[in-house]
Amino acid sequence: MPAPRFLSDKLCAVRSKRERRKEARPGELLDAALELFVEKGFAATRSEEVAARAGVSKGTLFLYFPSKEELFKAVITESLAGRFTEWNAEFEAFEGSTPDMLRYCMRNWWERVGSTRVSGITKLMMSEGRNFPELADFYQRQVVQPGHALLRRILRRGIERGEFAAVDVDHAIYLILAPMIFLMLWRHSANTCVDPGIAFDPEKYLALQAETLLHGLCAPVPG
Amino acid sequence: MPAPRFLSDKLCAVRSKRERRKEARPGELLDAALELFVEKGFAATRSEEVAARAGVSKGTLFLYFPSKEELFKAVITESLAGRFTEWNAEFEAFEGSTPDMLRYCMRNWWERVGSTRVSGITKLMMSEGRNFPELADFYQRQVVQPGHALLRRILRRGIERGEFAAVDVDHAIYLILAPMIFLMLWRHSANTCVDPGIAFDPEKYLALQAETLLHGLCAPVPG
DNA sequence: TACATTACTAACCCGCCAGTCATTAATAAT
DNA sequence: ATTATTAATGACTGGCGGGTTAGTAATGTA
Repeated sequence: MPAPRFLSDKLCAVRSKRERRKEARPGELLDAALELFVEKGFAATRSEEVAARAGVSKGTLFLYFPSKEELFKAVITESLAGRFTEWNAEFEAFEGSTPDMLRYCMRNWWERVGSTRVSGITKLMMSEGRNFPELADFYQRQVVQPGHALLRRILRRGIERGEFAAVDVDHAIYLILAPMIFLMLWRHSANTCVDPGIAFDPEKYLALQAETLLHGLCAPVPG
Repeated sequence: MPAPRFLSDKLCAVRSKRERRKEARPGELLDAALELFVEKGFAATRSEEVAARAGVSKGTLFLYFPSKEELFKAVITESLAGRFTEWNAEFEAFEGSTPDMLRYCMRNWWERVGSTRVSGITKLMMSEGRNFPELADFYQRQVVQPGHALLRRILRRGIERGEFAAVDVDHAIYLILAPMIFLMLWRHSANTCVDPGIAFDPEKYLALQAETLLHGLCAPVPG
């Protein structure tokens, strides 16, 4: 057997096996949980595996989180729900035109959520929400509603400032969401919606959709 | 105990408990399986429940299908894979313009697949494909590839006849697919992508997307 | 050094479910 | 009517995984 290698801090042999690190555990467990839930889904992820990836035993996991569902809620809060105050503040502070705001919003969504692991949570909720009604409710309240509210405010700002036509706001938010949802599926769904080995540029796709959308929003709507 | 009620043929007390109906079983099992898989997902559906809904015991299910995975493959074959010969023939027989063909294709997809239970299978594969690689492969070969091939032929027909600009065909099929995929999620994903209580007309949405798409396809592409 | 506290672990419990098999009874054959 | 065939059953098994807990060892205190 080769001598122990120091590949990373986490694997460093200097750390004893039963080290006590009360403060660091929750964060490490949440990281591991996010990674595994996104990779395999909620039901298919074993809590023991989450614990192992965080470098603790299963018992320790249930010491910090009372159940698998509560663990997942904590992941949602940390990676999505808890960030809306910041995003809302950005909305308030934005000074440019509303079309620019929408472009900024979509591009930033891609950078901070869409292209990261976090987008896997949304895909996961769409996949498994029906089997876990309590989680679905939580997600609906903590993520869907604030998200939709933010989009609604952007659209209303555009209409109030005369930049957008007076579209049905509640309906129009899905024109913004649809391409985002497609991108999340494309990233997290094996090859069941996109043939492997075909080039696909998500940022170009998103930019194209944004311009098409703005073209439609800025033009007056018939009827 | 009240006297037995004759609520439906299936529950009719005239049918003895262990009736032997070798020919009818596979079809009834496939129907029940489609319904439950779409409702709860592949992993979360218990084979005993499928059997019960088909009016037989679990043992009987495994008499006709060697495993849960094979049962699901049979569902895929019956409800999607086996229908491509018919759809391809329709493509060959179509006489009108290619824009009309694309409209026809999208409207028919909605009527025959999108708005039916069958669309749940696609959503299911996007959700759980990663956890069942063999199923994902099967679906990829039997459904995704033929489906993409059909779309590719439509686009090429349009380009050859001078109706569409010479777009990158392999890329453009996702412009057609994205709204379809969004609609399938909208139908089969609880309320995790759409706020409940907001009107949303799928056919109008699809028609709008089709016209937008055709507008883009027919116009020459810059660069 | 002795003792108290508590973060952590490993082994355990229990319910669930895919798949099996010996048995039973509906039908066909003679 | 008797026997043979086989569709159908339901009790059973074995493995898996969420959650528990008795015990261990790291740390703090004196």
